[in-house]
Amino acid sequence: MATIKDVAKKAHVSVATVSRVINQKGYVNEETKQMVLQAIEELNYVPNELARSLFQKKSHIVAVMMPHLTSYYFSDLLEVIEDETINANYRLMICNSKDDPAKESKYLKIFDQYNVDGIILISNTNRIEDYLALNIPMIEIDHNLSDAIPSITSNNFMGGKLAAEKLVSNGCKKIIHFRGPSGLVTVQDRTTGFQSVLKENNIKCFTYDLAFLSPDPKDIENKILAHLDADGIFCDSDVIAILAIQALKRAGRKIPEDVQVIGFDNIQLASMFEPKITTIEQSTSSIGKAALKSIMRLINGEELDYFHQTIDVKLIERDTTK
Amino acid sequence: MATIKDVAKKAHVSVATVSRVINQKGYVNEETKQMVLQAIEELNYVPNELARSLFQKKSHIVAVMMPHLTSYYFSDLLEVIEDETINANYRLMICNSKDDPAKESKYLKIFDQYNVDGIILISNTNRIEDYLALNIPMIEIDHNLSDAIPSITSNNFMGGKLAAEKLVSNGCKKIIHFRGPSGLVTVQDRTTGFQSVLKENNIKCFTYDLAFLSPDPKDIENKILAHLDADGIFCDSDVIAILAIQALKRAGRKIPEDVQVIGFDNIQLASMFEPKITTIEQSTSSIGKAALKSIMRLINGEELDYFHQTIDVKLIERDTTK
DNA sequence: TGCCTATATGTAACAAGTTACACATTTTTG
DNA sequence: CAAAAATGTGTAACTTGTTACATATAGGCA
Repeated sequence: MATIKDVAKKAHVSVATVSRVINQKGYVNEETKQMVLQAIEELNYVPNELARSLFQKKSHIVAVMMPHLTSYYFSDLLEVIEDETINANYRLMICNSKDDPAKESKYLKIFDQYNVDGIILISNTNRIEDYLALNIPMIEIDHNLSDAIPSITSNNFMGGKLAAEKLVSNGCKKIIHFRGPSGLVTVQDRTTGFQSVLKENNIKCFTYDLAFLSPDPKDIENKILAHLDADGIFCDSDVIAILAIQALKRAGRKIPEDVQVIGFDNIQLASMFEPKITTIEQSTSSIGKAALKSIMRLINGEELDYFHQTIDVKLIERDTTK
Repeated sequence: MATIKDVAKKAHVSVATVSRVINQKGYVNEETKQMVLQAIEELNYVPNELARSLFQKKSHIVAVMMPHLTSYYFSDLLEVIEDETINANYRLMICNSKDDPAKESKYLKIFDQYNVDGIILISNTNRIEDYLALNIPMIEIDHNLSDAIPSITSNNFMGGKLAAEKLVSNGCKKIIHFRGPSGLVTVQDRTTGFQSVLKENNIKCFTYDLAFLSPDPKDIENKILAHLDADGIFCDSDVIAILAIQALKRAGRKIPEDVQVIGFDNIQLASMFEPKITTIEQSTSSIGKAALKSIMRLINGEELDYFHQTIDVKLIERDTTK
């Protein structure tokens, strides 16, 4: 593989001049520049990023830490983050913690070793000090583990509120809320927003916690059978909504006549499934773009517009509500 | 951040000795070793991987090129690949081509710049020479773009055959095959396997091509209405199967009494959906593990057991077949 | 005893870039 | 027209680690 020396020799100049041409820095005569560019072309030269990074103490690598990759919400988000990262001329190192602290700390070491320039953190770790100790620009998505780390989240409070308002205005009197793990701020915020409206209207609600990754269908079915007269169900994910709808059908409940269902996320399947699911849309695209914009500002030492940024959600009305 | 020099100074030895301790190479006195280890501990020293990589011309990075990240099959696969990569003590750089040649060649340059050690390629590019020119160990998954690149694929022929045998032995006489894009070898192999059994049994089959990423529900519905008397449907993905089943329900066809459906992939949803979908399971876990094993052998200059490796598939019987 | 080998450690070159600084030439300015 | 500023280019130090080679000592063996 050709190095900068080979290019220098071929163009009859010094490596410094080649470097100046590549980085468009300092003075270079137009003719010299053309000769260098031609040598680069002929040798098929690509500057070695490792050497560059070593000197500059910048790797041009952004790392994203995710709890898993196989749910729609996360893979959608990952796709946006990857795209925005490459557009910003950075590379993406992907880290799947699988909620395993050992794997997560293995990655923390790697961040150090590679001079990772920025970290996008989606994690519920209880070792947030380890992250802070790295002293690497960082932003969180969907969490708020430290006041020292800027964050981006959907407006989950608003999501819960929108769902409740819809169910209430459609006449629901007895409601079930299948929510995610109550340890997550996102889930807490949704619950608060949802409850705020229900309380105002004096409506009874049964709340149950479920895992996001693989919610237990049997569990959902049992809860539904336990409250067969419920007329409104709010689910913290579209996958949960799909499971709930199927349990309701088996129990002979008509949707949306007998019972109305609202999901969360607006995954592709929500509109493919029959009946098409009314849901609260989280804009993974906006979240991902905001994340990259913020991390790039931090990397470049600029100020952020918002320390804790909130992305609006939207109620998408389909066939599971009246 | 501490460097090897800081450690050397603190332990009153030379950098060479520190390096020997870190890499467990060459002779080091036990006492000296302990002093060095203590200095490392106290300084919280982590060797800079960029400097290391630069010298060794090895980055310890594996890149995976995928056409997209948001379908279950790919995100499952990615999760396995990520896990196996980190277990092999490598890091994963993720590359989402989005079937965009421009983005793909941007990544090719990056592979060069970072001295990427190995590439796991899932792509239908028509510029395979560009990959070969990189001279980086490579393996393909689900494709066979060059005889020079070892590959790993599910036994798609077997998958098609198993599906056909099931439908035929269950008495189907008029069959629809909703397959993926016919340009993919995986799709071709499935079709060949499927047809081989149908021909033997003299059974009529209508074959339609669909996109994998977002198959058009309207299109599927129209084809189903055009052959309302079909009694067997083979779908090249579970998502297609879900769409087909819903169209069939709307058309008043009973499953599996009137018509039987077989999907492909065995995504999580296939067993959550109602009716639970009979499907051909691809083991993303086996594929991912085989991919990492192969690429590691190539990186280490070892021989492969199989140049083109085939992973068995399995028929999972559920409620959409008799 | 003398030579060979194993053990132990340091010096300096090297990987492939970037850039401070020196120096030369040309252009601008007062 | 002299001084200052702008332009153009090269040398060498620097980023952080690895390792070939030099050197030194101790123990084993003929």
